[in-house]
Amino acid sequence: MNIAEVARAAGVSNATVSRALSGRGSVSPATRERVLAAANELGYVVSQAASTLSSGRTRNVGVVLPFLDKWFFTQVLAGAQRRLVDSGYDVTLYNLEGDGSERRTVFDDFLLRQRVDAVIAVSLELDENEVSRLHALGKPLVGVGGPIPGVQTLQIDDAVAAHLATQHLISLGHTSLAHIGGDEASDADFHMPIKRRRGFAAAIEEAGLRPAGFVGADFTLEGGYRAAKQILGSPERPTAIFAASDEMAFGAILAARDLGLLVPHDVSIIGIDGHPQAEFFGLSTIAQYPRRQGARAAEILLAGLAGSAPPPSEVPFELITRTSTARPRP
Amino acid sequence: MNIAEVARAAGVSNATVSRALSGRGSVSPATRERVLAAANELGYVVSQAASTLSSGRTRNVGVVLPFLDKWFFTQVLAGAQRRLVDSGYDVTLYNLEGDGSERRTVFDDFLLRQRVDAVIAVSLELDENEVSRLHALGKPLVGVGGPIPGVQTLQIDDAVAAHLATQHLISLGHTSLAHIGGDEASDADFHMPIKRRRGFAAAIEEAGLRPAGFVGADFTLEGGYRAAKQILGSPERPTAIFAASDEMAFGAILAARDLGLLVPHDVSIIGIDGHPQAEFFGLSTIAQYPRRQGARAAEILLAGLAGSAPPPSEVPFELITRTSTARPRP
DNA sequence: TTGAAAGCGCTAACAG
DNA sequence: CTGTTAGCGCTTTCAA
Repeated sequence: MNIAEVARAAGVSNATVSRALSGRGSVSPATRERVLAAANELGYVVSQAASTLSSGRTRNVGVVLPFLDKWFFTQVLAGAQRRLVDSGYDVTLYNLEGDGSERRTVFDDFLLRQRVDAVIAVSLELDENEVSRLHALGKPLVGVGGPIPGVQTLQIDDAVAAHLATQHLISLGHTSLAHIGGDEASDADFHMPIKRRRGFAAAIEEAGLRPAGFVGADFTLEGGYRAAKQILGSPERPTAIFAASDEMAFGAILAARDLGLLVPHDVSIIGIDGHPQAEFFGLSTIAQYPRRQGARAAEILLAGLAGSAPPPSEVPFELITRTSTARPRP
Repeated sequence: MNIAEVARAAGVSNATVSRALSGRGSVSPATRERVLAAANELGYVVSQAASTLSSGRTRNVGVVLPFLDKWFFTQVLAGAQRRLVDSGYDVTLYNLEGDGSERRTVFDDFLLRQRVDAVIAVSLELDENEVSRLHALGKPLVGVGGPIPGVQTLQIDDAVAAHLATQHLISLGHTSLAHIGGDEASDADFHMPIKRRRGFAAAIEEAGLRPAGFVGADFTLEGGYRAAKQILGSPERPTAIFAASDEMAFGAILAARDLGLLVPHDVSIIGIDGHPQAEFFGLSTIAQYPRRQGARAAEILLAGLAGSAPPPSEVPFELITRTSTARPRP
């Protein structure tokens, strides 16, 4: 089943079928109708390979991400995929987790095979070589959640978000605030934990306070739990904890409970993310919307591919207060 | 940069370059060496589109799944992707979540564009039309975690796994066991909850016991929490709960705590999955290994594409006992 | 083992 | 608006 058969059935040329089906070039309504009917009748679907070879367009977007087992990443992926599939694009997944060899393969081989029209890079911290590889593709490229030199990136302002979270605690009257942030490993891989730490520090300082503690963790529930145990077990127990992610904040809530502390009366806890389980835990948080970020990234690419102006790209986040934060006990 | 330039640089024909680079057909070691050097030198990478058009092979596998925000699915995806990328295959993601229109598009359009050499279908319950569409592709197809009529599927035996979990509780001496399984919605979408419920019922019956309760939930933490609250709040409180998933079991553990019950002394709790957080919660569970399931599915496809015999496809699972299960209080 | 050459199926100038 | 035609870049017979 190829374009020629459809052409024959519709009594037109291959070119006209191509035009009618792709929407590129003009075809009279009547002819279009006939072509569509014939294609439908025959169950014809265009061969991507042939189309790509001839046009240079793949109708395929690559999404590169560092892990698949974190809520944020899968949300971005889902949001992007949804938007792209709606516009007729495939999504090819490049998961960088694992040893470095995977990374090399992706950058040295896969991305170069002219398999994609554009790339979405999620939370990637790339070395110079990788960045230049990406640029060398000469394809639209947008980042989500991690800055890539010279590439438009969608991400919340981590420092501001952290500042907002901390501010919320301070405005409730807390003066003894601790922070659970990234550990050495996550600091090395991502800028985000460092920025959030800075936002925390800035808010503390502006309020004329001094931080009551910092413990690094690995952005998991268990890591947050351990960190909180450490923080809350100290003699000078702080009355509030700002965790750099919701998952760690969940851990902190569980730790507080295990220590016999009441949240929020003995200790207020806030996170960042807007994780679906935050509601269950009653966690106040700075919600970001990774799904929308992914969708937005897709829209920017789509606009780029269509040659139209990119949509605005502010990345919203907002404070959501629940029952995990309150005034400190007098 | 195309094959001809490499051919010229290496002083051979296009055909020889193709053979040397693809490994198909014989090339003398010396020539191969020269071709590889030239290709490397020039930074040549084959054009997928041209290769596909000419050979009919896409080096691309489609993975179709119902959600992206469940641990099980992303693990399968990651495992499959990893294995495939190692063999030079791309993975194109088809996420069916959302309204039915997405589904239609995927089955009516995307999968038919000859974009994939094979398909992995994860936890899909397909209607007849979808199944026939898939079969009509004439491509290797393997399912993971959900049976598709006429398709080789990798999945644990849910009834046996549930039986094992229940048996574990019974062998500890529990005689009053409740089950948290799927609610109407999940029962409608998947067979799995029903099979696990049957395994539970069978084990109970074999032991000459009567089930002490069943509550349906939605396979989330919160759902498990609510269900457990209901179960544990009843006057005839059971001493053990078998939850159909680890996430729901986590919820049950939290519910027990909130009710002032000690796990495992007042109530033993077991799940199914082997979720990474199970260790943190001390949850006994039937661990399955979705990542391996994904990898194994990829291997089966790869074998199919290579025309070799498929690897064995038992799907292992095992009881992992932690601190959430113990003998009932005397 | 190697080369020549015929496609694979579609798109996009170009001409009409 | 529509048809003709020349590729797109690679793989694969077929011959040598």
